[in-house]
Amino acid sequence: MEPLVTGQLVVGKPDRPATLADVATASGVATSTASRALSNPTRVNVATRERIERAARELNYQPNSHARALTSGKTRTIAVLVSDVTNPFYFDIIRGTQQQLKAAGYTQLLVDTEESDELEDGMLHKLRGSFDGAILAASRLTDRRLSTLAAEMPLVAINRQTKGVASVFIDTPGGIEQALGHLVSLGHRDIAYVSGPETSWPNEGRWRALVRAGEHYGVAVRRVGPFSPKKNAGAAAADVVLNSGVTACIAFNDLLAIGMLMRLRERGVSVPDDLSIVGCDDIFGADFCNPPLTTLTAPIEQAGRVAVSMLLARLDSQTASAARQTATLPTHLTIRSSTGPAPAERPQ
Amino acid sequence: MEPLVTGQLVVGKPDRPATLADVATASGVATSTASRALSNPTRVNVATRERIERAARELNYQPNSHARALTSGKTRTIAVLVSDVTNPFYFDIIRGTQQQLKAAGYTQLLVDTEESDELEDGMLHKLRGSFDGAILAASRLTDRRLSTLAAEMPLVAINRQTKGVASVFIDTPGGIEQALGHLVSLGHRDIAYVSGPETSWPNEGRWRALVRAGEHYGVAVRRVGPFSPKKNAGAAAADVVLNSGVTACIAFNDLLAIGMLMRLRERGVSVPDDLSIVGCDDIFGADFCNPPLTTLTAPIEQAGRVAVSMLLARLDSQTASAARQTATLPTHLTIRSSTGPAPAERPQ
DNA sequence: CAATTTTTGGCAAACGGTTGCAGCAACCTT
DNA sequence: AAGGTTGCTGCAACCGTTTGCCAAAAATTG
Repeated sequence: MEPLVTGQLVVGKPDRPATLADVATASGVATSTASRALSNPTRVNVATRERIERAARELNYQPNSHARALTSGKTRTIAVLVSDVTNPFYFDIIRGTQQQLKAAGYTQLLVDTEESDELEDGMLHKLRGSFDGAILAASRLTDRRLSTLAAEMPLVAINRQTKGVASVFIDTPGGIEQALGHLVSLGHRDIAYVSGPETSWPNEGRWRALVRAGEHYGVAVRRVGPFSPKKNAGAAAADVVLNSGVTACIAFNDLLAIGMLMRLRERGVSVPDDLSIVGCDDIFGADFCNPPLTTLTAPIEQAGRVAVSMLLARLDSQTASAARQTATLPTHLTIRSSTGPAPAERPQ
Repeated sequence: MEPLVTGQLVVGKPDRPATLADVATASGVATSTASRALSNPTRVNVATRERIERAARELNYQPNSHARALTSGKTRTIAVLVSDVTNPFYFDIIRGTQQQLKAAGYTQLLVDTEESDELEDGMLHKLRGSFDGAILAASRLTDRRLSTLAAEMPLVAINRQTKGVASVFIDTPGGIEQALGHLVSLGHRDIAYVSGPETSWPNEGRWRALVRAGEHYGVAVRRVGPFSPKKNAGAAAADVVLNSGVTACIAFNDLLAIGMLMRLRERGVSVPDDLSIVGCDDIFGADFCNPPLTTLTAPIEQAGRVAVSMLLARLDSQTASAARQTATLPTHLTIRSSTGPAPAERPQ
């Protein structure tokens, strides 16, 4: 009895947060019982459990996640690595992961790898133990390194297909043919691909898909770049594309495309009258830029959600075996105003 | 000697990550010495220290952050709470915090409070112990609650001034006068404030500043709304503003302003010929929307960085006393193309 | 009603570090 | 050369949980 009363006597602010031991003494049981009552409810008598739960509530008990992690090895935290927090594309990913993680009662550790494979690798190791698994949005790691890491810890990669590592793939390449078809139907015959960074996995995929589609439609495609996937790299890209004499281009991503739009406006080039532009991703802003961008809409946020689901599924031993290794998310072409009929043959 | 050799004999993959004990035996010292060598270098002989450091390196030792947190109470993690991960404004905050935290070797815990004070409060408590301090970007808490919390844990609030809680304040109200002056100089005499959510602290500040500025310039200001600070609330806002007969408006934030822009274009209303619009914040997209938005540019990213610096300063007992309680960041008006001369008096 | 099984709850040992205290050299004093 | 410092290292307790193992109590069985 006495301990229970003690617990209630401490009416002054309990400055130090209540521990499991406090809950235990307050309800007159051992800490082991209290622990079980709260986390493994079936292992303890319903009456005692209720008593303990009440005490916990009254003391405003919050389990110490570090102590818990130390013994159980589970942190209920997921690391999300993005290569550049600056890029709106990742915001959508983060939104998706955040949503899904919160719903599952997990916590999100956000890490910016600054497009550096070393930093990515380093962080993953330094933080190992701080998270149960990681989501790699746009990994810069080599296939080899990625496989090794995937063997060491639960990973899900986004937009990166490597043997042995779970991934969710946004099928932009699959949409490229549709995009090219759109341009061809508008009369374009000479089309450029505005390349993103060469270390970017999706960049290569998009280019290859475009080459294939070009063969299919029998039109010429060429590649310019590489450019950094940022808005301000769009100026250089615009100039190069303009100089190349093509009538239309597909940009690695919307950021680049929007940058081009701004530069072209500055130079007095009309989009789409003089040049048609197709972006990729459909990020925030693609709908209200000037002109609104025709783009390959990607379910970015959904990709984040799916990645979390896959990761969580494989963390749970119950569902681990059934967990999917790969998910492919389709894209679709969203036609807005940055594409139009090819300009009439210009007189020599 | 034997332990040392043992350490080297384990050539096969050390599946289990090396612990401090491993490092200690490998270098023939007690764990306490190893601990000191790695974290409190001066407390141990330089020769032993080097031996230990080498062993740690060879074993690829990574301190377990949870074990460390358990005794030291320090987690080297900062929680960043935003009210809506969906809002580009917070992206910039997150960028700033991320940068600064990484530079200081801290880890960022990202939490979305979904504009709910309860969730905010709840998360802060649930995660207490998982972080050393928190940054509240746009807290929805009452002053009372916020003060209480600030007494319980190190906090820095962004855009929220409450007695007893450290804060970094983006002085948008201070820029409002400049914005109004700009509109007045263009001939506008009847101006609306497009209100954001009433629970938003900055929203009230902006409105009050506008009222004051209105008196100063002797022009009529009125308030419409409240509207949700989202792009798609802009349609409703645009209609209301249009209906109110004003010639110019200042919107709570750029998101709302951009939404209005889209709606007005749809309705065939010309900006700025028929209506001038000023936004607040200068978020991603404000420069390339159509027309580009005149807005009160806020150093959002910097706000994130400063908030981190302030928080870190007060975590360090060395600098805690000298740490600033408040920082004010100035804003400035960026004139683009959404503002222009007031339309000539329309014939009745 | 004794013997056996099932519940229920406690003891104590982890988990991987940090840190106060104490021991022990080796160095200075005088 | 004895006593006093100082510098370095080890011992062991502790942080707050979880969990394997065991014992007491209760329920079941023959």
